[in-house]
Order: sequence, then structure tokens, then C-alpha cells
Amino acid sequence: MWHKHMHSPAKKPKVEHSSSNPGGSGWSGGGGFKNSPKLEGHGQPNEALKQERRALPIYPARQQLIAQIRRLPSAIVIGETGSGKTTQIPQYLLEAGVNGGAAIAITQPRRVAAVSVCQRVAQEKNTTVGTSVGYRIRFEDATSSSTKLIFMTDGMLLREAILDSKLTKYSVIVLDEAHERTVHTDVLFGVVKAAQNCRLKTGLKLLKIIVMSATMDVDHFSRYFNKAPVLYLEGRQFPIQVMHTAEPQSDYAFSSVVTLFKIHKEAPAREDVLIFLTGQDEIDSAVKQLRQLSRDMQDLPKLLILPLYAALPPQQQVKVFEKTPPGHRKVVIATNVAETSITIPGIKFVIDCGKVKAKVFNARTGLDILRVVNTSKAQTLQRTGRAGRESAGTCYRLFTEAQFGEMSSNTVPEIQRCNLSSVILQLMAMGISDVMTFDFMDKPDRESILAALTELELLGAVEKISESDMPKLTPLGKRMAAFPLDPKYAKIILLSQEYGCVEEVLTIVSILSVDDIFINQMNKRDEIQSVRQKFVSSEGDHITLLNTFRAFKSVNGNKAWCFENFINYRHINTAREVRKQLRDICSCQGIQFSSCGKDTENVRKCLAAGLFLNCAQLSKQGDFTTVSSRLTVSIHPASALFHCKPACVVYSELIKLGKNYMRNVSVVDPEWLQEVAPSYFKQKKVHLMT
DNA sequence: GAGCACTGC
Repeated sequence: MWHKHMHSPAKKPKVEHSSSNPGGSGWSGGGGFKNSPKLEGHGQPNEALKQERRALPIYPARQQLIAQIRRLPSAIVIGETGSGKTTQIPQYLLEAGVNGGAAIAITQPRRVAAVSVCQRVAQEKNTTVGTSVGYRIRFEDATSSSTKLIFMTDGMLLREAILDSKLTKYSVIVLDEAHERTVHTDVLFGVVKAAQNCRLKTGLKLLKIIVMSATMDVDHFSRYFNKAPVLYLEGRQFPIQVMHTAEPQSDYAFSSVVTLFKIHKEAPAREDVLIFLTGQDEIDSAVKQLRQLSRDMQDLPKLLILPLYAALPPQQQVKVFEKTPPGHRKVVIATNVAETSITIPGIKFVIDCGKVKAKVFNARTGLDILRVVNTSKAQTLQRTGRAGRESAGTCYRLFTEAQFGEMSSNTVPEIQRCNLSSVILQLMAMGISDVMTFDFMDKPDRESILAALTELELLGAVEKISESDMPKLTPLGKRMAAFPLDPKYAKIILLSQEYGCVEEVLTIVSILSVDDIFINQMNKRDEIQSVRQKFVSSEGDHITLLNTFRAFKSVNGNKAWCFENFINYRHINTAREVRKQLRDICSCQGIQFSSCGKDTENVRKCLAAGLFLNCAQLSKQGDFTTVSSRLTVSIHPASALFHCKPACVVYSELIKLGKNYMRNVSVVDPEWLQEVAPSYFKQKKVHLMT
């Protein structure tokens, strides 16, 4: 069944031979195979830490590395897993004074990474977080005026760029994990490049850019940053044997079960397995099936089967880190959270189905499509690498070598797959008016940028004086950009002043911008439904969310109460923090806080005014038709209005799952819509039923 | 009539 070859991530690194790297050697470092630094090693003696630092593969290359970076305006650093680049390069820069006394920003795509890397660096420097080393993420600022190494999320630096597009407080910007190509990182590429250029032209202090990546597609990065030299670092990965199937597999979930039992029969029990599948349902049913099968196999070692996906409650997620009981084999069945966000110790085998659930945005219809697609080669390699973190491993790919060959090299960057209205608003708030020609590393479709501009224009955030003119940010747009929200939600907040319901709208928008506060378990559906009934409003989901938050507040955010009411404590608390942040921004803008009390009709009027682009009418067939693009859509089964047939609704978002679904739906009066946007409905030739 | 990959400000 299996075809075998070796995947060797530990191969000798190539060395760049550009003219700016005359020596052409030295980047490869020395190191052999040793465990990568442990981020949780508190209280270790300083000498041991120094030893660990010196043992990193990057260490022997540090002087040449710094000498190069010192004279280059931009550099690309390619470092494999375990090279130590993330923790060491910022320290080397500081120790060598490359920053010239100013601050160095180091960005990460994820909050936990920003915090944990910062903690590790503080420890290595024998100092405390918040002094010379600190971090800044949303809701948390652990820096002071004297902080020189600032670890932050890429989204945070992007927010700072809205206030200061030249990023004047930094002399060096390090963009880490650039290969992940998050929207934020991609926008930052253009922003830091423009800032560097601008500072050069205006005689300001120069800005140095360091892009750190694990990508194979280094030329693309180098070309974009004015042919910046590429500096290679050796990593610490163990060899991994890769197996492909001889034939394509029609049912990968079934194949993964078969493959697991093959491993289970052959390999020692101590060797753990990580299986990549695509989603919650698929994982839950595989877990159930495997648990059943392992009960029937008394003669084999016991299996400890654990699901892992982001929506899983934290107390269940941490189980994958617990020590496997003696005589057991741990099998973790995960989504792509286990690719980057969560590293599981002890994995010796990876089973990769070669699929991933991905969201693709269709600018023409405004519809998000969530579906299972093939992984890219880069993503496949990332999954394979998870088998070789601590020792040599094996990866079983549930597809043929030919199928691997047909995969695209890299995952399409998120910026080419998402709604751009927020990105475009932010760029314009930074003073970039010609967004059509903005220097993206990979440009989104022209149609997608135009759709975003059109939406912003309809929301009143952008205007064109004449057709030939460049779009211009309006004062309203400027105010909207201050909110870390989807523009349509920012608009609703600003509108709520006129409707006397600022407090209520802040609550609703806060909840809409976090993960679902409701816990939905299929096996407890009836119980959940009866408990939740007291929050449900016939006006729709938005008022239901408001009722829920009000109840949560009336019990002072009690955790037990959340548990009893099937409310996700963590998510509703995040909503509370978001609300606080949004309220502060309102204060800064001089917004008067008002409340409508029980008169929630005003809230719906406000929602109608802000969400008129997201409205749908009941059709004769009993489903709904959207006004914007005449799509046939349905109310999502989780909605408070699932069983209802209101004549006219507004919704927060559209997603194509099996059918096209509207999520978070509220009943509105068609006349309200007509009043707030008469020209829009006239242009759409829609006669709203009354 | 029946359902949701992953981040982040």
C-alpha cells in the first residue's frame, strides 16, 4: 500500500552567493541535534541558560549575521525550526547596538507566541518582562518607555501604523513567521516598505527591515524587498520517513483509521501519533469510532484518543500535553491548529489526510465559502515536520506521490481570499489613497479591491468627488478606522448615537466580534434549548445576544452561571474586554453614551441603518433572497429565528456551508431600510414589501 | 429544513 522516501528537513542549508555576501559562508552555523529551548524553564540558573544559548545552531553565525544585518537596509532570514532565530536575533541586534538606541519591534502572528517569546528572552537576559524587554498585544501592554525589544502581534503594529505611518519610534522592525502570510503580515510588508522609503527620502532616521521566514519561496520575499540578501540558518529537525499511498484514497477519514491501526500493531506503545483531519464533526466521529475499535482490541496496548480543535474547551485541549499513562499510546486527532499554533510533545508518527477546511471569499456575491480543499506542498511539509520535533519520525500521507506533485507550492495568501473592506479602510486611514496600486507582495484581485471600495463608499467611509478622482476617506471613515472592527460594525456604533442606544450596540458589536458565546453540543440539544429560551428574543439574534449579556452582567459575570447556561465563559469575557476597548474609543471621539432600556426597537432600527447592505426578503418559495446580489439564502440553524419566516431581515454575515446561510439575523421593518438608503434600493430596483 | 478551518486589532 505504501511508497516510501525520505524527507530530510535537516539537510545542510544552502548559502546565499549574492554580491552583498562575499564570504558566502558562515550562515549555516554549527549545531548538532539538541532539544530546542524550553520556554517554560523558569528559575534556571543563568549559566545554564547561557549554555543553551551558545548551543543553538544560530550561535556560531551570530557575528557574521549581525555584521551583514548592520549594513543592509533589509534582510531576509530563513531559519528552519529550532534554529533559535526568533529568540536570538532580537538579542543580538540589541547587544550589538544595531538599533542605535531606539526600539526594535518583533512581530508574531499569534498572541501566545508574542508573550512566550518575550518571556523567554527576558529570562535569557536575566531581566523581567516590561523593563528593557516587553510585549504588547491587544488588552495587554507590558512595556515601558525604556523598553527596547518590543514583541507584539502583527495586528498591533498595524494599529500603531494608523497613528504613525512612518513608525518613527522604531529603528528596526523584525517580521517573524512571514511565511504564514496572515493578512496583517501582508499589509505590514507594504507599510514597513513604504515607511522605510519615506524615511530615506525625508532624511529621517533609517528603518531596518528583517523578514524571518521558514519558506521555500525565498526569492519572492527577496524580490519584494528590493532584492534583499537571504541569510540562511541551520535548524534542528530530525529525519522523517515519508510514506505515500500507492492509490488515491476516496475516504481519507477511513484510511486514517486503517493507517493508525497499522502503526498501532507495529510500533512500540510509547510512540505517539498525530492525525490531521479537517473539522470538528469529522474529528469527533473519528474519535468515537477509534475508541470503539480499541475496546475491541484487547490484545494490543491501550489507546488514549484525544480530539484537538480550536473550539474545544481549554480544559480538554490541555489533555494533549499531559503525560501518556504507561503502556498507552497517545493519538491526537487534530485540525490545522496542530500545524502551527499548538505543538504536541512526543509525536513520532503523523498521518496527514492532505486536506484542509478553508474559507474563500467571493467578492462578487459577498459570500464566504467554507469547504474542504487540498493542502499546499508547503502546508504538507509543515505537517510532516511535526513528526520530527524530538527524534526521527514517520509521516503517512493519505495520498499518492503524484497527488503530492499536483499540489500547489504554497497556500494562497489570506489577503487574496478575504473581504478587504477592513484592510482598505486601514490603508486609507494611513494616508494611502491610491489603494489600487498599493505595493502588495501578492496583489488581491482588482475586483476584490473594488468591491471593498464600493462597500466603504456605500457606508459613507469613502467618497469620490468625480469618477476620475482617487477615492478619499471621509471624516466618518476616519472615525470608523479607529475601531478594531469590521467597518460595518464601526458604522453601527457611530450611528447608535442618533438612535439613543450606544450602550446596547456596543454590547452587540462586541459579541459579534468574538467567537460564539453559546456552547452548542448536539447530544444536549434539548437541554440547551430549554435553558437558553429565557434569552431568546423574537426580534432576532442581535437582541438575543444583548439579553444574554445583560443577564451575564446581572450575575456579575459568574462562571458557574455561564456553565449552567451553556455560555462560553472565556468568549463572553473576551466580549466584555472588547466592549471596554470600544467604549474607550467612543470616549476619545466624544460620543455621548446613551441607553434605550427596554425599547430594543431602536437597536434594530440602528442595525437596519448600518446593515442595509446585508438585507434579505422572504421569497414566495419560503426561503430568502438577498438584495445585494439576489442570492437564495436561509437562516442558519443556530439562529433564534430558525423556525420563523419574517418578511424582511438584516444579517451579520453570509456563509456557504451546505447551503447559503445568514448568521445573526434580526427582523426589521422594510420602511426603516427604505428611509436610510433610498438611493441604494432604487438602484437595486428592489421594492421592499411592507 | 438542520450546522462552523484558523488567526488577529
